[in-house]
Amino acid sequence: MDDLVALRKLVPELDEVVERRYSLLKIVRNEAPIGRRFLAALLGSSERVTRTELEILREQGLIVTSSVGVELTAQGEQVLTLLQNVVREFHDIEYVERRLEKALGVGKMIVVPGDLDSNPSGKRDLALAAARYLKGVLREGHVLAVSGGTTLAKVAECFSGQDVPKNVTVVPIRGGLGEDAKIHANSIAVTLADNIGGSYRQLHAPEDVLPCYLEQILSEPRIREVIALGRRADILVHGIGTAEEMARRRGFDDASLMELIADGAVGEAFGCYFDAHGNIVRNTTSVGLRLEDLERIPLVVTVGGGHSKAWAVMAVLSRGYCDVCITDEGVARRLMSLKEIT
Amino acid sequence: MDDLVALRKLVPELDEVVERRYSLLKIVRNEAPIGRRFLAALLGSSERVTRTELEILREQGLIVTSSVGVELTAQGEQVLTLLQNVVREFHDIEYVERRLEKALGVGKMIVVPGDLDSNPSGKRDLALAAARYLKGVLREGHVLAVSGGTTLAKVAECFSGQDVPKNVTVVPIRGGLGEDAKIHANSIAVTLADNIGGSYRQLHAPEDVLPCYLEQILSEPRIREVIALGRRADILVHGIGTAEEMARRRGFDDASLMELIADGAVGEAFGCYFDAHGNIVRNTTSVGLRLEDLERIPLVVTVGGGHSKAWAVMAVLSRGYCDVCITDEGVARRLMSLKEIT
DNA sequence: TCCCTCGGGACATTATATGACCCGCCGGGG
DNA sequence: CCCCGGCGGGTCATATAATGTCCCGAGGGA
Repeated sequence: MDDLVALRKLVPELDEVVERRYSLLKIVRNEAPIGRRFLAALLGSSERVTRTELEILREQGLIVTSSVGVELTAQGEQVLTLLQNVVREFHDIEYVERRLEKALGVGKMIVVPGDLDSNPSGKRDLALAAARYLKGVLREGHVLAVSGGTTLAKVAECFSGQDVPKNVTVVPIRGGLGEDAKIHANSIAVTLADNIGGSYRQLHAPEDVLPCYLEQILSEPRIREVIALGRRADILVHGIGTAEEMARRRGFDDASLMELIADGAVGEAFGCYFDAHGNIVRNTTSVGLRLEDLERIPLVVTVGGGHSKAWAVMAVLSRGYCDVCITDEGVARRLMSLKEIT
Repeated sequence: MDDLVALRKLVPELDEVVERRYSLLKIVRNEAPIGRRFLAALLGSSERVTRTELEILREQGLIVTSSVGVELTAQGEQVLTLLQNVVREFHDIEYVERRLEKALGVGKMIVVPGDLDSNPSGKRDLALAAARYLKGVLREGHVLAVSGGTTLAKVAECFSGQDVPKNVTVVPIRGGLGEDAKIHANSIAVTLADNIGGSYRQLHAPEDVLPCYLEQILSEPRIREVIALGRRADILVHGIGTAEEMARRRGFDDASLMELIADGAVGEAFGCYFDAHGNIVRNTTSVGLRLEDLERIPLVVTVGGGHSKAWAVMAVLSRGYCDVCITDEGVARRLMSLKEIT
């Protein structure tokens, strides 16, 4: 039993206060400058009580209010960073991590407080955690393979150039998908490589092609080469999606989507749709790394949060290819209950 | 900046809550079983608010209430122990220690949260701190010299037999004084030796004698021997008194007392009365160690708390004989302001 | 046995937090 | 340019929680 535990025993009402103010600060950090009324709506509490909290935090010098709204001070940023440890302890996250590692057979679970679905500001924390972890394992000359998705885009952003080994090559494992170019694996590779001062490759191909063209595309030397490089990556970091979200992004019509869901698809990764047991229920003919390629990669890191992705995470993890899973509390708690862990 | 600092920034109202409940628990520990009304009086707050606090703490399992009053649970004891670290941090005690070490030229300051004058329950904390420190420095075969006083008596009580080097000899440095035999150096030596499984000597003499008899008493072989042993002690731990309190204990009448005070006497130790600069303004012809004997003792530990003793502590410390000073926050804060430290 | 203090219940009263609505200000867009 | 929407901040009635006050039956010690 340590200091914080004793403190919580002495002041039980501390928990909810910390909860409220912590998420408030987190929202302020990510949405700044933000107005009081809007903030209240995001927090799900009334305007007046939000205001009281803001007054307290302003007196403490954690935030400043101006005519444009509320913003964090430098001290507020610092405090917020430190608070993550506190909240981890309040939520018993270490325990959750250890239990899930055992129950899911994953080498390492990293759980970030919060739930991306209920508070999207947490995406930055998740991304920071991923970036911090990756920085710890990257070595000089490594090949780092990356997937696409909003989460990975944020991870790439969060890499700072400090303390990063040189000569890292970042290689995308998928072609383009949908419209938003910023979340393609290609752009992510660029951003990440820039941020760590490494080099990158590009996979100039659509993500999903008609089967008849697949072979032709794969025979293209520059594409083959990039895919081959991805296969012998030292580290692979990939996102995770719910089946529904990814299907929509791929432009499924309602009928196909319903069929997919009916087949039990809950999660998606690498162009494969998984059911809750980790079985592949649908496969796309895609340009890029395949699931079976993961086996050869020494370190596979899965990143994703938001409780709606819990099934997806479980499906992907149960394939057994994932070495490190970085997720949020929303997912972790749901996994706990799915696995009937107390 | 660490976790607790961030937490306090986030929840500023935490300070007073911790303050209230911490001192409540401390009183409960030392006065248990204690009634709600009495407790309220000691805390200086109303009965009703005390009751609310008690209800919260009982729900947390830190205390139990029965028909005899309030008591700590085992968990409550544990939490209370851990809370001392928290309170130390809340009160910035490390900083105070470092500053006072420099300002007073003392090798080591150990400051315990609280003020013995306003809350006597803290005496146990002070004694525990002293006991813990002494246990850390005692070595096999050491001679440990002890003075008298209520504080030292508590220190002796607080020694547990665990992890204590053997063959320690405890020797009193003063004869008997006043009526209450439990706080004589002699009894303290006995208690302490018993608790650490060592041996003890006794100084069978009054503390204060008429000058004409002094030489005769000092020539008594068994007394000379004990005093000689005290002079070559490895460690000396002694208490500290206000001039007024000690004079009263020695039976001064009002006139003599006023004269003493008029001479600037503020503190007492070893039968000497000091003024605020550490000058000796009065000396008693006493049986036992003299001030000048301290110079030869490698480690002199001074123990005393309660803000009324601040002048006394400063006087004794300014003699330069003290290597380690164990005191409470009441003294420390007053010393800070006397020395104009911010 | 009596009596004193214990914890706990009850309730009017007060302090505090909240809801609701207002204002003047500022900046961006028409 | 001006207008308008969102901004922070003030105000005050009201809801909610904390507190003061008094009481009760129980249990332990003289």
